[in-house]
Amino acid sequence: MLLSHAFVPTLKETPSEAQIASHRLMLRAGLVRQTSAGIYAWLPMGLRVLRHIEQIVREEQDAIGAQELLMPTIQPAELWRESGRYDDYGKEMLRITDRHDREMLFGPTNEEMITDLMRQGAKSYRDLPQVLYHIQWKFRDEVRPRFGVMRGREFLMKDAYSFDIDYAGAVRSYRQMMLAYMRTFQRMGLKAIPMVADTGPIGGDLSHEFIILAPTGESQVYYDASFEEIDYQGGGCSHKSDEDLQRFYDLMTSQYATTDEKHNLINWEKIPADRRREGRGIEVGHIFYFGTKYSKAMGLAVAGHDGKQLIPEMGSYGIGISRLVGAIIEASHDAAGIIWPDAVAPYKASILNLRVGDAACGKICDTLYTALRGQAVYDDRDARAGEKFADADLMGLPWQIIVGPRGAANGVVELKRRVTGERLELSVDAALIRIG
RNA sequence: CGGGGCGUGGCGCAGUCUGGUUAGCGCGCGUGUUUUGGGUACACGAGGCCGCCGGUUCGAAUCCGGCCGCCCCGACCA
Repeated sequence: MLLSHAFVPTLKETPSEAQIASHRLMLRAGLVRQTSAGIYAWLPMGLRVLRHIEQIVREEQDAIGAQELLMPTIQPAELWRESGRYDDYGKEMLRITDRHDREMLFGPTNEEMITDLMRQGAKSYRDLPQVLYHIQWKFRDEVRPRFGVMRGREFLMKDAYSFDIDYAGAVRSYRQMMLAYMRTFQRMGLKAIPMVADTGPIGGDLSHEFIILAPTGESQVYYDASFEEIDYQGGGCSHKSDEDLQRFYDLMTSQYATTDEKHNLINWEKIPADRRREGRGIEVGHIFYFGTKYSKAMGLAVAGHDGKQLIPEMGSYGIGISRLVGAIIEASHDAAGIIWPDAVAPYKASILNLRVGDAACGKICDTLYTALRGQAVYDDRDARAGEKFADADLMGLPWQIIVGPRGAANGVVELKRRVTGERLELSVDAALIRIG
C-alpha cells in the first residue's frame, strides 16, 4: 500500500471522546471512526486487522471440525418468543418493525436461529454431533457504550453452537472448543487464561471466560504462571483424542485462575510465590454448556438409537472479534503507538523513504516494496523524516525498513523491530530475509 | 437507568459568567521559500449556519425554554 494514496487518516492529537489507550490509538492511527455511540466504521487499516483476527479464529474453528455458516443480522421476533427471550431480553435488544408491521430484531446472539435451523435439518441421532459457527455483526443496545470498540453496541463476533446427543458428547464438544480457543489466542500472540465463569441458572461448571491480560483491563485477575508455558499447537494436544482432551481439560481447570470475586487467598498462597500472577484482564471469549434449554423450548428433537425422540444437548461459544482489536492494543502498545503482534498486524512492514526524490532511496524502496508484495506499507509521501517515524511508530507494524540517503548510497537499509526498538543496518536482501 | 460534564473550521481548545466592530489561538490542510534521520522555520492562503428549533433584545456563540448528540463515574454486558 502506498501511503501517499491510502486512506489512513492519522491524527496528531487525540479526539476528546477517547479515554483509554486502545480507543485513542485506533482513532489516531486511522483504524476506525465512530459514527454513533458504540458504532464504528472500520477504515482500511483497521479492517485488515479485523480480517486477520477473523481468519485465525476461522482456521482454528475449522481445525476442530466446526462448520462455518452465515446467519442474518435481522431476525424475526417469533423465534425469540419460542424461547421466551423476546420478553426477557429487555432494552438491550434492538427491536425493529418492518413495513408490514412485522416485529423484527437486530440479533444480539443466535441461539434461537441456529436451533431453528437444526430442527429443520437434523432428524436422527446420525445427524449429530454438529458444531456450527458464524462470524457476524451483532447489536446490543448497551446503556452505556464505552472504551471504543471494546464495548461497542455493534460488534463482530464469532459464535459457535454445538449439538450433541448426550451429555458426554456435549462435554467433548466443550473441551474441543476450549482447546480451539487456547490455540486461537496463542496464535494471536496473547496470553489468555480460562476462568470459571458464572453459569447462572443452569449451574454446573461448564462455563469459562477467556481473559487476556492488559493493564487497563476491566477486572482484577489472579492466575498461576504455568498457564503461560503451555504449547497448545503441538502434539499431545489433539482434539480428536479423548485422552488428550481429558489431560488438556484437567490442566486448564486444575491450575489457579480466577477473577477477584472468586479469589481465594488460601488456595492462592499454595502457589509458589514466583508463579503467582495478577493483573487486569479483558474478557475476549466465553464458552458455555446449557443443555437442552433451547432445544427443549423450541422443539428440537431427533430420533435416537431406539427410535425414541431425544433432545440434543447444546453449548455456545463466543469470541469477540472486534473487541479483540481493542484488547490486543490494550495489551500491546507504548507511548508512541500500537505494537502489533505479527500474526494480526495489518501489514508486516513499513518502508520509510526518508528522501523522496533521491534516486538511490527510491530504487531501494521500490525493490523492497515489490519484494514484499502486498505485505508492506510504503511511506512514499513527500514528508519529513520525523513525521514518517512518528506515523510508523503510531501504526505499529512489526518492522520498519528505514531507507535514508546515507545508507542507500551503499545499498544499506536500517531495519527496526517495533516491539523492541532494536535497529540493524543490513543489506536489502538481508533485511528481506529477516522479515521473512 | 441514576449522577456529572461537554457540543465553537479536520483535531485540540479560548471566548459564554458580565450580549455589542470582521469569532480567535495552536495543530493539521494548500501554495511558495527553507529544512532534510524523530512532527523544521518563515510568508501567504483556504476552511465556521458557534449542535438544532424557538424566544427575549435595536443587537445573541454569549441570556431564557425545548430538543438532539457525545463523553465520564456507577449499576449491567462478547
